[in-house]
Amino acid sequence: MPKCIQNSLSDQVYTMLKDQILSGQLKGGMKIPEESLAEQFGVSRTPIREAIRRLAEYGLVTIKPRSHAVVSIISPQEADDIAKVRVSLEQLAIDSIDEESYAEHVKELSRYAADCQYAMGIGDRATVFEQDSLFHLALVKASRNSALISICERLDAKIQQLRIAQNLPEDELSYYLGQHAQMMSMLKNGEKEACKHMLYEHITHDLTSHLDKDNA
Amino acid sequence: MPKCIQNSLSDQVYTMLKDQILSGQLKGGMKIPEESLAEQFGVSRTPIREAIRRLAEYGLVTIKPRSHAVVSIISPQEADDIAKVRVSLEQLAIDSIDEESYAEHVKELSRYAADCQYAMGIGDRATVFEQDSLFHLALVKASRNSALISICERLDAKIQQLRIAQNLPEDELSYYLGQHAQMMSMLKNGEKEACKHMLYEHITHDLTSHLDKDNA
DNA sequence: GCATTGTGTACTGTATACAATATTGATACC
DNA sequence: GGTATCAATATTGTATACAGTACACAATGC
Repeated sequence: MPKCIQNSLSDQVYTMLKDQILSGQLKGGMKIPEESLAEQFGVSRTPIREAIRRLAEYGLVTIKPRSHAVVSIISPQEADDIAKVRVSLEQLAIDSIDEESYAEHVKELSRYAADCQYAMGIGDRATVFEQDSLFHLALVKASRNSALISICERLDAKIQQLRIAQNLPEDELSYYLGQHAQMMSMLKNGEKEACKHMLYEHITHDLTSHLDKDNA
Repeated sequence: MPKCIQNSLSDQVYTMLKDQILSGQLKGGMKIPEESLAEQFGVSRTPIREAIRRLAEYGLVTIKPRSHAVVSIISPQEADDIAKVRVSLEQLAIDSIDEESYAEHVKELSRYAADCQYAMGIGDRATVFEQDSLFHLALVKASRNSALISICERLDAKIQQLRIAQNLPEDELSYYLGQHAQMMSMLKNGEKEACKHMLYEHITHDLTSHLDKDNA
């Protein structure tokens, strides 16, 4: 059972549903009727509705008005689109980081990168993806741009869903993780432009293509 | 009374509340208790709650758990942050536009720009802001990047709220509107980089500073 | 066989009721 | 006079009930 920091039932249900979607337990296209979820969680339909609606704002579920909600399906086109946006946003983050604090941030990033590598070593993909998300979010947070951070956190949910659906081959994922170290070293040396270009390769390679027809 | 395309009460209330906030009728910091809104709109609290929660996802209202919701206040720092993100996203849009369709898109853009100028002429600021939003959204839509479009539409709500709060002096607003024509001409001539740079000036100048202490 | 209509079911959308918590104002105390 | 305490009130959070709509599937006609 996942951790639930907040105490309203709405929040708890939201967190649990999100986890179920991002872990692949609830797959793209699956119906999620309010009543059966209410039974499953042992609460009334009200907090379920609020959770579903919040998930819909994040694009994780799609609500068909007066009918039912389903877990969203990500098209290959959408994956490409998200990759392009992510490159822009994270490049902005790199540009925004105060040069004096490069070392400090690299230190934090390296922790996440190490956790990624470790999880990769023991074949724990879920943790790889989780720590990779934290790596990228840490990069974004280093910008101290609140609007940027909030957009990237929102986008991250969609990216995690995409990750689960695409099922990247092991060798590619491994190659991809190696780029973390390269980017960090560039950042530490103040090679901002090189780092931004590597980020472009990194994200484009990771998120584009490799997507099943219907996220099943 | 604003137009309400969708038919659920939730959607109608959402649209009306959003309009009231973006028109400045509901100012930053004002409490919005569910029950009084329910009376005002003649519906139960349920659709009101859903509308408020949606507005919270867009950052237009802030929910204090178990207490009340208030119309969000935008800090000058937040305005700067939003401006930076907007520049990145719209520059990506420009980069994504298919070069063969420049002329076609410029044609659409010029309509919005003209409406802006006309509204400015008769001193109708609300319409100026509305049409300016449509101008920028049209630019974004020309990219055909669905993720980009959805993020920019979301951000637009916040930008409109910012516009109302900042109360830009007339001469600056006028100067700002003039840049639309310049950008369009650059785009038509395929001067992408120049256009992107002008966009940077345009947005930075428009959204930064000029903000009252507490959006009152 | 295929399209079309009708009926029943499942599910959502909204209203209402109640429980739980934050806020406000008054009162007592230092 | 200022601060702390407590009760009354206002407001949210959740459960439940009911109305209305969409969908699936059977029945009918061609």
